[in-house]
Amino acid sequence: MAYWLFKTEPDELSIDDLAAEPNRSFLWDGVRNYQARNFLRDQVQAGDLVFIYHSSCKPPGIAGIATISRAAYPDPTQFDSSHTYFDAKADPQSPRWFAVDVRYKQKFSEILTLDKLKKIVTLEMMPLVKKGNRLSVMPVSSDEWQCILSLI
DNA sequence: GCCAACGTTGGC
DNA sequence: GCCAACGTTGGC
Repeated sequence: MAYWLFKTEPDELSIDDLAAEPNRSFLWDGVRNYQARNFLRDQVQAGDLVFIYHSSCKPPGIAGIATISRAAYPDPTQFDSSHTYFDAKADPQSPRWFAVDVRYKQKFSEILTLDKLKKIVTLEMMPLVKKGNRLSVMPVSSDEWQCILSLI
């Protein structure tokens, strides 16, 4: 069982959206970065736990936890020409982009802000806290996971 | 809205 | 294969 952090814009999909339907599996689509794609496709497994990070909002930070309810499968939006995430170069025989399913687990009583996370020495190796980092799917070590839980 | 960081594209 | 131009991310 591994730990992850996924970024999402809460306007698109937030921890509250997940919490509103706690038994539903939500499609985690739209990952269009190869490094993030490789993590999703090759390493994320059903049962893994994920910090849900809200980005492009005020304040940015970790909002809660979800569980991976289905491992990687081809992201259907890449083949949908009416969709924002459509990719004309994606081939159904050899999909380029992958999605997973997630299910609600926990909402934090308050957002664990990026500002706060940046001040924690144990977390300084996380891509999340590094300037200019744009990785939207990243692994979290067991130490980092425990450290973040202790901050709630 | 600005802009730094950085990933992708495409001409050569 | 290089690299300039361009587009996107995401904090501020």
